[in-house]
Amino acid sequence: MPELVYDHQQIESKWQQRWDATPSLYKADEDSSRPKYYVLEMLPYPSGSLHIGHIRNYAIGDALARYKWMQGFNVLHPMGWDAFGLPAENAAIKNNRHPYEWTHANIAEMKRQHRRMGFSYDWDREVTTCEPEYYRWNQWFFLKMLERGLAYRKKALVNWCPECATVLANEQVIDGCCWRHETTRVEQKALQQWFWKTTAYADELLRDIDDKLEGAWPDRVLSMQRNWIGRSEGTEVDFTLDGTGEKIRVFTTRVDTIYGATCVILAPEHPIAQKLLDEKGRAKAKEMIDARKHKDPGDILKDGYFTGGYALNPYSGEKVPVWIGNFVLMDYGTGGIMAVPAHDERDFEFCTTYGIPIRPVIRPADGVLAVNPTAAFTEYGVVEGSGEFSGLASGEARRVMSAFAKKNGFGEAAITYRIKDWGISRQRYWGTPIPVIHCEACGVVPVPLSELPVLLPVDVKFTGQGKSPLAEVDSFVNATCPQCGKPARRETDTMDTFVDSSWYFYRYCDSKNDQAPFDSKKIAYWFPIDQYIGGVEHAILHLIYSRFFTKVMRDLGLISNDEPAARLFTQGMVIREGAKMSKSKGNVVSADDMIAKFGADTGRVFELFAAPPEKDMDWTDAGAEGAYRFLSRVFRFVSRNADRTGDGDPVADRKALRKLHQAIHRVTDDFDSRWHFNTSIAGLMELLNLLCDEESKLSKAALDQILPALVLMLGPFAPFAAEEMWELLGRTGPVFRQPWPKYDAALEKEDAAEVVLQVNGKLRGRLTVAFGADQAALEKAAMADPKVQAFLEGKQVVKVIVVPDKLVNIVVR
RNA sequence: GCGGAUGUGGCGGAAUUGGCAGACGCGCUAGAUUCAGGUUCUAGUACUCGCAAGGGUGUGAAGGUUCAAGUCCUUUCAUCCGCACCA
Repeated sequence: MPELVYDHQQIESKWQQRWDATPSLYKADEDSSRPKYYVLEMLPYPSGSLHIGHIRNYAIGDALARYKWMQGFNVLHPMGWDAFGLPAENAAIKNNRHPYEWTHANIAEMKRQHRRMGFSYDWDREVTTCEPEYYRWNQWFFLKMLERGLAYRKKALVNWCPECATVLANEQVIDGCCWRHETTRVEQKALQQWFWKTTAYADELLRDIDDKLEGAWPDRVLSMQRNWIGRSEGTEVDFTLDGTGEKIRVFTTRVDTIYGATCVILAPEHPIAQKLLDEKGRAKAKEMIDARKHKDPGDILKDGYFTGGYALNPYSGEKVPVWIGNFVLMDYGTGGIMAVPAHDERDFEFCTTYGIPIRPVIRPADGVLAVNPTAAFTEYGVVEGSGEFSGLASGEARRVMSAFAKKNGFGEAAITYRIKDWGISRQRYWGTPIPVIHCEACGVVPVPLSELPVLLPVDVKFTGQGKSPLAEVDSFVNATCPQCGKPARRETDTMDTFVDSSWYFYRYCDSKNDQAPFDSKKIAYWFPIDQYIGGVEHAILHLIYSRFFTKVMRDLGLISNDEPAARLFTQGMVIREGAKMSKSKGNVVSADDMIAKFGADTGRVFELFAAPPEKDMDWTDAGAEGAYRFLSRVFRFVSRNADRTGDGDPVADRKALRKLHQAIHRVTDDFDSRWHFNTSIAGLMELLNLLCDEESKLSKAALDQILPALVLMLGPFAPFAAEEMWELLGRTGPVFRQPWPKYDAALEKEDAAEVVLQVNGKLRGRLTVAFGADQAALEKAAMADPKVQAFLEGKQVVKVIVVPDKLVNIVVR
């Protein structure tokens, strides 16, 4: 056969058309007896077109899915949309189109781009999280949570993004700014909001990081989650307000230092502080609160104000002043602390500023009790000057003193978490309506299950600001109370779109179900997700929410897995010209441009070849050209040798087959363990280089083994080219349905061992010997080597180390 | 400050178990093909001394363990990411 030119456009459009004609090509099957493999990539909001930064995520997942298919797994690789909201909504408003319509147009466009990239999705399982059925089940979950006390409504200080004109969850505030608007400072507002009790699962969420996820999820993500949950063990203690007898509860992790407490400091918002403060004090408190809203946290200096009140230490009976301090947070612990300047750095700084006494009560285990005028002693030691507790070690004292507080009714051991309940209310159009009705007589009444789903009204005016657009739609707001039948008002808050993404991957297993969110039997088969792949930016948003949701669904009896994903992989970003791709930097390479210029296969191969997948990679056009050259060389080699006949040189055959089996070994290992596809592809390049070198000397028999295996190994990385070459070889059937080639340990082994000769650890020569050569013989041969001899001259041999088949090191003096 | 990483040629990276540092690719140099450019092919390419043969140095830095260290240990520096007045 004459050599063919690698025409990527012609090849890719030909196979895309064929695959489009058979949409069920990649269908997964719940009844299969084969082992299952559920691989899923996190998908971006369908708000614009794909660029090559997104593509890398899918290229990794798709290579894995194709490999698993070829290894005989029953693979579920669904295609869908995890969630969408703001971008689609904003774009829809800007383009004056209904968000449904807008989003579906985007989905169609992005689906087309995914098809052009040749991704192997199970297209039938598409889930669109704004479809009525999806709303139904979101609302169904909400009502279940309400029943169980996991959903509640309260007036709370919440994060408010003025740009979005909506509330944000704590997880969605990044560096004091909105996760969508990186330069817009988040404000605090007091509003009636719906919450889900993530704190009820705080302990399990933390425990399962160690028990179930350690080693299977990236350390980075786990440590971010641990940090976020922020468990700390300590003691809550009631100080008594002098005069009124009111209790001021404080939380401390160092109750052993309580005899050193020289004042109590409350958050400026604290109700008791507000009561105690005079007018000037309240103005001061307001100033502190405002500063926290508007300034960068790093710029705020310690600030305090004496409330005029005093409180009694329940252990010592000592009367200490009550202050407010801007570094005490109302929403962590109890909103108040005891200040022990001798043993806490922040308290030290505060108390030295305001001339509050410093009294040490902990001495180092091997030292003496002393006042240090320059710093706090924050380590553990021995308790002193603390009445009956003096002499105890810090750790012991914490236990004994907590128990003492409990016995005497003024406190107890307590665990505090940094994580807060998930505020799910959003004052925007785009999201699942919260299914409750507010009735003047009956209060908050859930919408009956039979009336679900509550759908978004269609006739909405999008002003893009102010309160929820739903509140302006009378036909939506006016409702009838399900309990008393009187006119009532429908809830106009919608759910955070992260609710959608918390369980979309369950819905994929049963996307057409209209009786339940999903069939539990199907979940039992597919779950947990074997491999979840996505960007690290979801480490504490999506990945905590979906873990929480999984645990709730388990406790509702719907599923039996404790965690959504057995393994998580976070891929690196695609960098171009030293920066993350973004429209504002103008360094974006769109998927369509890449496909047109280099082809999808080249793009995929280069994105996998340029760096290991967990690392950031640099996109350069020159690098992509290298990948194109490689594919083009393979293609030409296969085409001109597809129907070669005749004998060859057995030595060349042997060399080529050895390289082939080494390559199979390497690629297989990379898929099974490290996912270092860059070295897999390097292995295939080495194989091709050797084949080109030996081309004229290869026999038909050898090529018959090598060419199909080479094409099959390219399948996961460059599916279009592989399919075309498979056809050139006269084979039929999709490449990803062929069995993955197996390597032969005997064939991949070198004929002889190359033994490295060293003198004092430095390379001085090499020897080629048969495998398993006798150690003494090796030593003798090494000594006899002329190059080695030159370095032995005039020296005394002290020692000889022989590593069989590998190395001889002669130590001389 | 706390937590997590990373540091290897001009560049991206390789070296999976302590055993030949720099695989593979980009770039660059020279040559062949070509009217020319591009493509393709061949050879070379860590630094350094040397005409060469050959030698010396080299994985952020400094120590250490070892016959042998990019890999293990100690200290340290730099960069990136996350959290941050969390009591």
